[in-house]
Amino acid sequence: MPVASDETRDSGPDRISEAEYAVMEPLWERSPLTALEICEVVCSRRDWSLATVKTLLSRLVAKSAVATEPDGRRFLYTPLLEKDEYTGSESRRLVDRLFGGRAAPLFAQLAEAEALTDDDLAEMEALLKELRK
Amino acid sequence: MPVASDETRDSGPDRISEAEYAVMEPLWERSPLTALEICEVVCSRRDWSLATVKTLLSRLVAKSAVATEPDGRRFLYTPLLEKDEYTGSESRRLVDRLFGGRAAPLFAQLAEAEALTDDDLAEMEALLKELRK
DNA sequence: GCGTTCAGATTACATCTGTAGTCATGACAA
DNA sequence: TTGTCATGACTACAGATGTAATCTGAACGC
Repeated sequence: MPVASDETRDSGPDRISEAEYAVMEPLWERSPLTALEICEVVCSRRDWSLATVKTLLSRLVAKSAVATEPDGRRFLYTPLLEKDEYTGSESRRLVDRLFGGRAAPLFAQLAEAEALTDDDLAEMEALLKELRK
Repeated sequence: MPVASDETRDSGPDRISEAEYAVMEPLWERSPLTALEICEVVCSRRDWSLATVKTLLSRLVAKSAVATEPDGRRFLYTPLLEKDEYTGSESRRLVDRLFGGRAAPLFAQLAEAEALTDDDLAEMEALLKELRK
């Protein structure tokens, strides 16, 4: 049960994959959770078996994205990677990769795709006002 | 020298990977281009060999993301997938996956990460005004 | 005609991902 | 004490991806 985090090379935090992200979600909602509890949330959604969740959890532990704490003969899992950290870095990656680091074109893109709701517009307007101050 | 594009099944547009994207970029700048011309742009940047570019090109052809046109004994490559199509769908994927489809939290996120330049703010403000009309 | 060359086609191969199955071990019931 | 069961650890395996090297055939120089 030692996990003694990683080794070898720590060049840049490991990215977490889409399947792994699905496992993080319930943990961000509430933690700690057992593997079974996580499965209860995601297994139906994604039609996964418990084994799959366990594999993903151990990969996440290997990547130091979640921590384990023994609880009797099982583990309780807690996220180490914060949700904001993740969404933030993924968002920045996208903006950098696709829009040369500029957020405005992304916004234009979403607008064109009609992916902006009225609520979005209102919120963003408020946010802009705030930032402009 | 036939490549006779496609194949078998066209269920849902294949995603293009990050390396493949790097090959699309020069094509979106200017097209058609030969494999060598593309390599001249990307090989130094990413420290790739020409062979790598060729592999990526054939995968892109297989995915119907680029078209080929014979030019003597070589090919000229032209993008079939438009840049906007790509950036648009990737942006929407991100927003859906990470922010439940809402764009506002994405911008809040970027703002918090100080990933918004003054220019971005100005442009977005203008765009908002436009959309609000 | 014949070898050299350059292009695409084919093959290679290690990792990463998605998705599990099996193994081993400790806790618990009888 | 022994068989059962729940759990994490280990193993599996196909497909995608990154990154090439090699094969093959046509074009070009002589």
